[in-house]
Amino acid sequence: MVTLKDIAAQAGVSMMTVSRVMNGNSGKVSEKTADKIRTIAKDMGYIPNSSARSLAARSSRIIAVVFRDVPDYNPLGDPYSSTFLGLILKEIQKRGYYVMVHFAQDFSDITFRLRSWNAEGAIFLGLFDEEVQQIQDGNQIPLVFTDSYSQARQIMNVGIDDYKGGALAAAHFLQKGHKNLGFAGYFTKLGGVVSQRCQGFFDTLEKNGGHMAREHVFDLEKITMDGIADSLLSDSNPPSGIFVSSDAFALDLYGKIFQRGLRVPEHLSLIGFDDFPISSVAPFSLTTIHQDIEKKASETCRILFEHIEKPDKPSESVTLDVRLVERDSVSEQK
Amino acid sequence: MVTLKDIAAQAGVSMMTVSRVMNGNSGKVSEKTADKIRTIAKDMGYIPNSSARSLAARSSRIIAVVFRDVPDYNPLGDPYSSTFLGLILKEIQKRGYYVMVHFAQDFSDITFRLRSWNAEGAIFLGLFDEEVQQIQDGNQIPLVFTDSYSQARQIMNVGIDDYKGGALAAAHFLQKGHKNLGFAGYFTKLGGVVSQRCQGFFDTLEKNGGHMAREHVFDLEKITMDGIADSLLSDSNPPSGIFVSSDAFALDLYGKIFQRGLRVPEHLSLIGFDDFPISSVAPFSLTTIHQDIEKKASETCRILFEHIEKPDKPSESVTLDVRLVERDSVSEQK
DNA sequence: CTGAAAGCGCTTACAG
DNA sequence: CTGAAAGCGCTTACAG
Repeated sequence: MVTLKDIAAQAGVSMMTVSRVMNGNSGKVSEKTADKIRTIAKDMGYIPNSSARSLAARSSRIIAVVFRDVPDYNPLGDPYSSTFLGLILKEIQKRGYYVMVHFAQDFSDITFRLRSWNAEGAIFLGLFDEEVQQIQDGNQIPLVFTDSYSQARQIMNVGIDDYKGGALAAAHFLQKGHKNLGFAGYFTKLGGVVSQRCQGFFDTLEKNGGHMAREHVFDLEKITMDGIADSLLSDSNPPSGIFVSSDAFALDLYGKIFQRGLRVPEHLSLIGFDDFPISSVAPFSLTTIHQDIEKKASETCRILFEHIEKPDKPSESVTLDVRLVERDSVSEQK
Repeated sequence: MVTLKDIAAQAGVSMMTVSRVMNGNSGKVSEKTADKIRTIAKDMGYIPNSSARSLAARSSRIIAVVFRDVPDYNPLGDPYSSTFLGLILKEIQKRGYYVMVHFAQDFSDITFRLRSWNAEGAIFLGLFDEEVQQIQDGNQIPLVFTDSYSQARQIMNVGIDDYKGGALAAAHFLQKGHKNLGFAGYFTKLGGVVSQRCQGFFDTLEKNGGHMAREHVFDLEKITMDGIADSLLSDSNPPSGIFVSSDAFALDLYGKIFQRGLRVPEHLSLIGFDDFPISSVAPFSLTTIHQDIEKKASETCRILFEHIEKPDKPSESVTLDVRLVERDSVSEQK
């Protein structure tokens, strides 16, 4: 293993001079010496030891990306999460930082992982709402959450206007003549993204002459997709349209009702959420709420790195807009 | 920040004793002292410094997961890669190791990333075939490749029987009475997984009375899915069935021909590859070649860690079996 | 523009 | 069962 010391010996200078050149502070080193050192380093195949650097400089260049670890669940099986991870990974690397990915259980697990590696910043995906305050108090590095509705002071969050997404879906259904609607989603917690989407949907319906019966709000934590499809079939007054909390779930529901002989949008209209590539593939052609995942990723990284560079910057959150993309999964009702 | 030294001072022992207890070598420390130290460490909120540990012990507990970095392409946008990453991440964490994810350009980039962090092992996803030998020569740690067809000596690889997958697809088409077939896939390189699948398909057809015209082997690097769908429409002797190199592509093709008024399997039969959840969702119900991604992930980790524990173990590769899952995307021809 | 000294927080290797 | 010494490869902070 080639070290600074080896190069220094070869070049006939001190370790410090080599260190300066390797770190690009060559303004303080004569160009001639710097060139010589760079050549030697290259010839010898020098690779800096990040652990040593991290220990001495207290700067690791590591960004932690933290997912909520749920037993028997693959956080990266969800296309939204994995696409987002890929986008931020690229961005973080581009800035010369390294990414450690953690599936973390709880506050103390998170803190251990961040501190043990001296992470310079962290991005959180998934539900950490209850622990946000604790996580922030225990870790004095820039922390950016995504899609959180935590009320913690000073939280930095990048999210979208979930409530508006629901409202747009409702408005679209109403405009197409639908009055009796339903909602399906995985209500991981009250006040999270799913309940925001549902609330925006519900409020807009109520205000504009539509309605959604209590029994048509399906919580996927309590009922399976098959269960929903079955209940729709035996319903004496079934909704003519359902707003589903993600494209993935909407596609799943699409399949379940298809199997039972019902067609979209002839028998049931559907609106999804996310606007993932698969949702536009025929025969689905799903009308959905579009969110800009690339913008979300770039904003997340922007905020993170701005705060790494200027730790005193006041905390910042951003809420991205959403829009409805009309395709063919909502029928025209008379 | 609490260090070993702080705890040692509190406990009235030396750093070494604390170090031993913290590393679980308490067999060599009296149980009484060990207990006392553990209590103090917990009270003070001690978190070991991984950089210092890595530097002193030359053991980082870091596993590098390396993807091929392609401009304007999100390696995690592909459901296969992201699911696999999630699976190995879980497994690696379970073993007490940490994961750094790298999007790497080439040999020197890879070597830099592995060595700089003193990774104890690495898993490669994506195409590194040409550089496998170089990567292995330059990095004396256990390296496990996936889906590689590199001929490098001593390579450790976990893959599936791609050739057989193609053969199974061909046999199924033939059994259903199809004679004139086609293939679509992204031929990233000659001799890679896609050409193996194609070759197995082709060979089996030829030997059993089927055939595949040269112009019905579609390389997605040269033609778009829309292009394929168009060419099928204007074809005077179109294939009655197409074997597609992945479910994702098969679904895409399904959509394109659907838009043009053709139906699966009435007008065109389709067989995919992977058996991803979405492919079983109605109305797709795609007949496909199943591969066991969970087994692939667990075998990859098993081999990696066995070689981390016993560096002298001879290199090992595994090839997993595949099977055809019949659903509804292949018609019965008379 | 350059360098000698001290130290980051831990472990190895030895001694008792 | 326990500890003092040296060192991992780098940077900080100072001196010149």
